[in-house]
Order: sequence, then structure tokens, then C-alpha cells
Amino acid sequence: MNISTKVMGRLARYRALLTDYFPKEKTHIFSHDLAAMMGLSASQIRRDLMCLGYFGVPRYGYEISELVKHINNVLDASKLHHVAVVGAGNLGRALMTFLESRRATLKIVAAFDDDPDKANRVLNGVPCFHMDLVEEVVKRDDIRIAILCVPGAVAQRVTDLLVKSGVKGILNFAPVPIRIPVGVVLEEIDLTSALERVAFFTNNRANAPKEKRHADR
Amino acid sequence: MNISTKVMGRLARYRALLTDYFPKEKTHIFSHDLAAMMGLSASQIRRDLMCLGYFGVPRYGYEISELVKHINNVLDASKLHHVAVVGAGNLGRALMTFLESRRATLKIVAAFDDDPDKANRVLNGVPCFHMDLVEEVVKRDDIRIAILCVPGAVAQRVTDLLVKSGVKGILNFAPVPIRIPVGVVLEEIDLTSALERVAFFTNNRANAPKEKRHADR
DNA sequence: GAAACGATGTGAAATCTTTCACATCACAAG
DNA sequence: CTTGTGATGTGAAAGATTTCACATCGTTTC
Ligand SMILES: NC(=O)c1ccc[n+]([C@@H]2O[C@H](COP(=O)([O-])OP(=O)(O)OC[C@H]3O[C@@H](n4cnc5c(N)ncnc54)[C@H](O)[C@@H]3O)[C@@H](O)[C@H]2O)c1
Ligand SMILES: NC(=O)c1ccc[n+]([C@@H]2O[C@H](COP(=O)([O-])OP(=O)(O)OC[C@H]3O[C@@H](n4cnc5c(N)ncnc54)[C@H](O)[C@@H]3O)[C@@H](O)[C@H]2O)c1
Repeated sequence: MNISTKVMGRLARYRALLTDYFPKEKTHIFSHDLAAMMGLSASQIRRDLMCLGYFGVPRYGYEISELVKHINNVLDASKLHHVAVVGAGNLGRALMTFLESRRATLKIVAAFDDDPDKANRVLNGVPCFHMDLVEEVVKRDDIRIAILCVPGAVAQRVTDLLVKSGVKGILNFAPVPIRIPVGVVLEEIDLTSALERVAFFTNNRANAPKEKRHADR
Repeated sequence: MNISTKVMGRLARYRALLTDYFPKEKTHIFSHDLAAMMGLSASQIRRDLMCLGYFGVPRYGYEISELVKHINNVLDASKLHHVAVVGAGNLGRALMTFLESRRATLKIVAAFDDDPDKANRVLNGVPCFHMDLVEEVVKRDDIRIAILCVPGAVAQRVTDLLVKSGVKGILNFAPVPIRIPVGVVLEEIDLTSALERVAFFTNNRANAPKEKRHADR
């Protein structure tokens, strides 16, 4: 079964909803309830769940604990990933605090910055190193993933260093596209253009994307 | 011409690249150069640019200043939007600082928080009000767009208040899906699931989305 | 000016994603 | 046991996005 990026992302969100924001006393859920909560169609939910190898029972819906277990399974949630935040500025530090309390399998083990004032300290619960030590620490701590929060002007240079040091996945917040060799995974988050999208569709209703449906009939 | 969300987002990123990170001495650009920089195919670039009503010239490519002008035009960049940050915590304050220096047409005019310590002060250059004043200030300052940075548990409640007050677009960072009435535009940014996507494809090469192409032949 | 070149613009094909529609199933009720 | 109900799982249609392929055109060169 080949899971697309989109399905993958939605599965992660289903899981977050079910584990973090769902009343504990509920043991089962219907596709259309999940759909209403997510703002998607019920058939899309069912289609997504097909690739889990877990099947709900008609009339009862999906058993939540089983569903979560199977999502974990498909998303490889047993593997622990070591993550580094690169660039311990405002955004980087906010992310450190935020992610600390989140999925146990994604552990932030280090931060890097080229500002000497930030190195050799513990920032927001994370040991922060100078950029000179990237290669050494990445190898020593088996860091596979980097969250890139450095200014756009140096983003490509820092990326090249990270890749050279052995990082296999990068989540880029710098508002510039960066290039990576094949074999490395890249996800870009461009907050400015997200905000611009909202602004555009806000006063341009005609072009707005089709309404999200909340049911299936 | 009907512009999809995806095209819209890419146009914003082309513009950012051309205005912020492109050598000033260059006056023209080819679709395949832009493509290489963005990590997309040249034909996709050309297809996206088709909806601008501006045409490049064969052999010379696109004139950058004209291109930017036409993107501005399509994205309605002349209109000034008033934006509020709701929830002046770590993320909210990082965003205030960051967005201040960005597009002039998206102006952060207020922040809101229910912590009395944060109200009635200027935080990161933005006046911060208590949540009790949302309705009044949104109307007074004609705030159309809200950036939602409150804890997930209260996100829906705060959203309802914002919509009631007249906000027309919401950029949601809380890691829960929120529901809005039709007529309001919503964009969700889920950093946790973005990070999980990176982690997944990092040790699951087989399922990785197709390589981005950098050329057209 | 004519020919060659090397880029664009775009119809059509290919691919990816979502939705529809309905057979099927497990349980509840009679 | 039989029937009715209201879910699921899924083939196939519809829709959206991306890529291919090539006609076309402005520039350069001869
Ligand atoms: N703050 C936000 O809300 C926000 C939102 C979206 C995107 N971004 C982007 O994220 C990045 C960081 O934003 P920020 O607000 O945290 O900025 P910031 O200035 O607060 O932090 C940048 C950090 O990077 C460090 N740095 C600079 N050069 C470096 C180098 N060569 N190697 C290592 N570290 C280096 C600096 O010392 C600083 O600590 C920027 O690219 C910004 O555009 C920020
Ligand atoms: N920090 C991050 O990097 C990050 C990343 C992704 C998502 N998020 C999400 O963004 C939101 C904010 O994150 P944060 O790190 O800034 O948290 P934070 O705790 O630093 O800030 C939350 C702010 O919201 C305010 N608040 C609480 N209840 C409120 C209410 N009812 N009305 C108005 N304001 C209220 C608090 O006073 C606080 O200032 C959370 O939902 C978080 O999950 C944060």
C-alpha cells in the first residue's frame, strides 16, 4: 500500500484528534463523526482508513484504541526520532517549548545557533550548541531530522551543512525555497504565503475553494 | 480565471522569491530558472503564470518587475488588510515580530489575550487588548483576519467569538480542527503533523512522494 | 531578410485525489 | 429466523493538478 503525503498528513491529524481531544469515555467512532470534526467528507475518512489494514464494524463504527494503534503502526510510531532545532531565535524557541509536550517519538535532543551567547546553555529545556559542533553532535546523538529556523539568507548554507552531517529530513520555516540532494526529505512551511492565502480568499469569495462538505449524501 | 488555492500559494511564493531573494541586477528570468529555484517543473511555472494575464517573451523570459506587478494585481496586493494575533504566547509573539517586517499590505494592528498581565500593553510593537474587548476593537479597527494562537482547548470558543465580531478569515495554529460558518475563510497550519510527515518519509523512502523535477524534458 | 535558435503558451494526456453509489455486513427488533 | 437499519468497504466516476509535447514566436546570427 502506497500512502500519499496527503493521506499521511490526515492520518496524523486523525490520531491527534482521537488521542488528545476526544472524550475518554467514548470507545467507538463513526466515519461521519470524525468527518464532521475534521471538516471532511465521511467517504474520504473511510478511504483514508482503508490503508491501515484495520476495519471498522458496520453499525458500531471504528474502535478508537484499535484505530490509534493501527495509525501508530503505519506511521512507524514505535521508532524514536532525534530532532534538532537549528536557529534558536523566537520561532525556534517557541517550537522547542511546544514540541517538548507533544509526541513522545519525536524528541528534540539539541538546538544549534551561531550566536555564542546562545551556545553551551540549556534553552527551553534543550541543550544548545554552537554551529561549529553540528557535525559532531548530529553524529553523536544520531539526529535524523532538523527543524530549520535560521534567517532566509543563510538557510541554504546551513542546510548543506546539516545534510553533510547526516540529517535525513528537514522541516524548513525560512521563507526561501531550499535545495536538497535526493534521499533527503524536505517539508516547507511558509507562514507568509499561508497568511496571504487567507487574505486573498477573504476578499475574493468568487475564487474561494469549494466549500468543505460535512456529510456524504 | 479561477485561481485554485495551490496556484495562489505558489504565486505568493514566486513573488516572495523575486522581491526578497533575487539579485537586483537581474531584470529577466526564465521559467526553468524559477523552476530550479522553487524545486518545481518549468511547465508548472508557466501554467501558473498563465492566469496572470502577463506574458513573457520567448528568448528573454519574464520581466521580473512586470511579473511582480501582475502577481500583486491578481493577489489584490493593493488592499490593506488589518490583522490581529489572538493569543500572545510564545508563538503569537514570535509571529508579531516576524510579520511586522513583511508584506506592507498585511498589517498587524492588535493582539488579544485573556491574561490580564498581557493586556493594555504594547507587546513586540503591537498593542495588546484583553479578550473582553475583541468585539469592540475588531469593529473599530476593521480587523478582517485573525491569527489564532490560543491553546487548542479554547480554540473553537475563541473562533466563535471572532467570527461573531466580524472577522472574515482565520489562520489557525492550534492543533485542533475548528469549524466556521460558510463565508469565513479558514487555513489550518498543523506543525506537529508536518513534522510527523517528515519523520515518516525520512525512514520510509519507498512511500516517498515522487521526486520533485527540476526540468521539463 | 532568411534561417536557426531557444524560449513561451497551451491542448491534451497522464496522474493524483475526492466523491458517488451501492453491495455488503452486523446487529436489533419483531 | 427473518427482516430492517444504518453503518462499512470499495469500484468506478468525477474532478483537480501536473506533465508532456509541440506549434509558435521574438531574437540573434549570418
Ligand atoms: N518568528 C516567526 O514567527 C517566523 C514565522 C515564519 C518563519 N520564520 C522564519 O524562521 C526563521 C527564524 O525566525 P525567528 O523569528 O526565530 O528569527 P530570529 O532572528 O529570532 O532567530 C534567528 C536565529 O538564527 C540564528 N542564526 C543566524 N544565523 C545563523 C547561522 N548561520 N547558523 C545558525 N544560526 C543562525 C540567530 O542567532 C537567531 O538566534 C527566519 O527565517 C524567519 O523568516 C519566522
Ligand atoms: N509554540 C509553538 O511553536 C507552536 C507551534 C504550533 C502550534 N502551536 C499552538 O499555538 C497555540 C499557542 O502556542 P504557544 O506556544 O504560543 O502557547 P502559549 O501557552 O505560550 O500561549 C498561549 C497564549 O494564549 C493565551 N490564552 C489562553 N487562553 C486564552 C483565551 N481563552 N483567550 C485568549 N487568549 C488565551 C494565554 O494567555 C497565552 O498567552 C497552541 O494551541 C499551540 O498548540 C504552538
